[in-house]
Amino acid sequence: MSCYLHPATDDIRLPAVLAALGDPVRIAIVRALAAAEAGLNCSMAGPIENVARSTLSHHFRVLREAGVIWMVKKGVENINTLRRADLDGRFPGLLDQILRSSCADIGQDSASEPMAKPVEAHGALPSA
Amino acid sequence: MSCYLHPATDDIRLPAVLAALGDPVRIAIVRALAAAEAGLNCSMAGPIENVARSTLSHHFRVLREAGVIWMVKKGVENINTLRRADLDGRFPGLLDQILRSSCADIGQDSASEPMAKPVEAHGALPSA
DNA sequence: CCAATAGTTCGGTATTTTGGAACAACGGTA
DNA sequence: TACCGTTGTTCCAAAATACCGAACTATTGG
Repeated sequence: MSCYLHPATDDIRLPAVLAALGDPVRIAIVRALAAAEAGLNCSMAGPIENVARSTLSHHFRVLREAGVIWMVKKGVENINTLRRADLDGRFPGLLDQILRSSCADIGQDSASEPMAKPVEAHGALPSA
Repeated sequence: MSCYLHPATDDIRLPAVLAALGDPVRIAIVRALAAAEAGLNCSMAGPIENVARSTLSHHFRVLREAGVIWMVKKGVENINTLRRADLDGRFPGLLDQILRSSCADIGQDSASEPMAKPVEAHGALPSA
């Protein structure tokens, strides 16, 4: 049976999930999977950006080992699906919330920019 | 004016926020700040774990540069506050959702464990 | 059997994390 | 003023990660 290693549902950890989603390429993958009706292979789910195949492979592994996606080998390709139910069981509402938030963050390249328009601390506390 | 560099509200990026919170030490800091009535200095907000001061300083910088916390120098210490309103303005509901989720993840060391009880892909798709 | 396709693994380089040691800044005390 | 204890940063080097190209494996189609 074509098998990759996945954490059991109870072993999905929040920091791992957030770290997995805290990368522009990986959250793009998750968005693509969330928008897809069925599972997607790595080439379809992976962004078109200038990302090497080996790097993409690495990103999928991070998502898989964090418990975010389920990966099944099917013929020559891998079918990836979001572990929606598992994530919801563990952290109800989290995935949907992050997907919603990611809609408010598209467009801005969000990637390697150091810090666009930095701001200094004004004497008083911020927007509290 | 004692000033650190903070991103402007509009420059807060989701991947940066998730990556910042995707670390056991850093989310512990954020939880402490969320639970506190007022701002906390680094020693109070930082976990008691075996984390060197220099490392803690690094973690606070990551949180600050991701736009998660506001840091103001006050006398000999730094006062840290959550940028609740800014985060909510940018990603409504996200912070609260993550804080809720983090409650479901305490206890489990969540840290460096490789993968506790791994599971193999069963022929059919998972909990879909 | 041969070629094409989909991904993984390997090797080296670049970036990030981590902690110890040294340093700077402030508050309190005399 | 000088001196100390506290708080936190910066500097440096080691460990761990991320990234890409090249080589490799596995499967499908002709």
